[in-house]
Amino acid sequence: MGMTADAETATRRHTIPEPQGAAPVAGRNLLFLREEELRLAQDLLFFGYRDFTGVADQLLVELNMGRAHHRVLHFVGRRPGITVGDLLAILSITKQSLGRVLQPLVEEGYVVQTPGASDRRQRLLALTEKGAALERRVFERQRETIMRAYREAGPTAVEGFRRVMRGLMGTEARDLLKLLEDEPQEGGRRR
Amino acid sequence: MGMTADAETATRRHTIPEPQGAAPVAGRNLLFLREEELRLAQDLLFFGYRDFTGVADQLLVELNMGRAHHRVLHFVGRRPGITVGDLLAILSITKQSLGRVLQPLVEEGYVVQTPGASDRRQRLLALTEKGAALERRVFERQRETIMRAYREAGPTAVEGFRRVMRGLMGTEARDLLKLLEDEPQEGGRRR
DNA sequence: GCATATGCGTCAATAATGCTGACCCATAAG
DNA sequence: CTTATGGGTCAGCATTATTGACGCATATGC
Repeated sequence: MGMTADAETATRRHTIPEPQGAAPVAGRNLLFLREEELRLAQDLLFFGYRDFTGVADQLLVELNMGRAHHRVLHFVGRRPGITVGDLLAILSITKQSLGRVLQPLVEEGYVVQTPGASDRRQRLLALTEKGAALERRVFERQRETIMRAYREAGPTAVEGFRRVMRGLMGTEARDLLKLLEDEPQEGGRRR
Repeated sequence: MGMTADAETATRRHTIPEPQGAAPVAGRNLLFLREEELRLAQDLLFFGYRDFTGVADQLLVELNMGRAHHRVLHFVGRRPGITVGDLLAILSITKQSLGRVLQPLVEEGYVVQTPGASDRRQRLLALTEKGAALERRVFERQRETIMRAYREAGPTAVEGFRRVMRGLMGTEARDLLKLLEDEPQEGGRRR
């Protein structure tokens, strides 16, 4: 479909080295950029993400919660003291959508809100012990999935996985990710 | 939370080799299996998948379609002649959920159904030219995202990415993925 | 100190995607 | 001829997301 005969041929064999015209890129060849390889990436992301989230979802429905609740627990646990606004930026959803899951989590004692010290309009979010325990239960499930995948693939593959996943993100997400990685616990960073 | 002081310390430094008790696993160390690394994987998958699908969603809403429509177009395009049952297995949704997106796609001429040759109860699915054109438009968007990520990361990283993503899948998904990879085009394989 | 901006909460209405349970039709297979 | 299977469809419901509009408390600039 709109491909030349040559491109069609290249799509079939995996072993033929085929340097892409003029491209002064480091390393071997660029076969991994062919259409078939890119479509495979779509499949991998679909099945991988589906099964990765699936194991957690199973447990969550038993607790009458959805994936959205877990995301809140995860990111609040990751950055205790996070503001509502920052959480919204991370989740990329609207205030209303967040409210619907956050409110029950607060009411049922999984999350606490405390007024910001410097800006008392803010509601800094943190997990209660109950919330942390729940988050951990869900995490244990995904942990096994990830550990199996990481262990089977090996350290080099894991590093590659990280690089590619980072590359799939927009610049915004990369910055947010940095915030999550830095400053392990103490909450309160400002843009 | 529930970690020993030693574990806490290990969570901080990246460079301390820490052989995991008795584990005769090949290769360096197992640092990449620490809790912090696994939580990072959660973040990577969340942001990566979000942005990967996001670029396509943008275009899809303009066409009054959702992600579910795209998934159907993608997998039907990947395996022309696929049966409804096989598609259901791939998507892991119910017949009713599929019907809601498949029906409009057929009515609006994106997908055609033809009775199976050997079993006339089956409705073999395939894209029309219109459907293939649409699928391609959406693909072009994701293609750029993936290509950028792959190119920046390099061939070794890409291979690692694939290994890890495969590892995240359950055995069922891995088998389905094999079906998609083998037999490039000719539809009609049986279990 | 007052006007305005910001952080957060909330109401109402709507859409997309998924689910279960129950049936139906056409065709395959014993 | 009976039963199983592939597929379609109806009704009802849950979750997660959206937009638009408003209200309240607190910061901030002049």
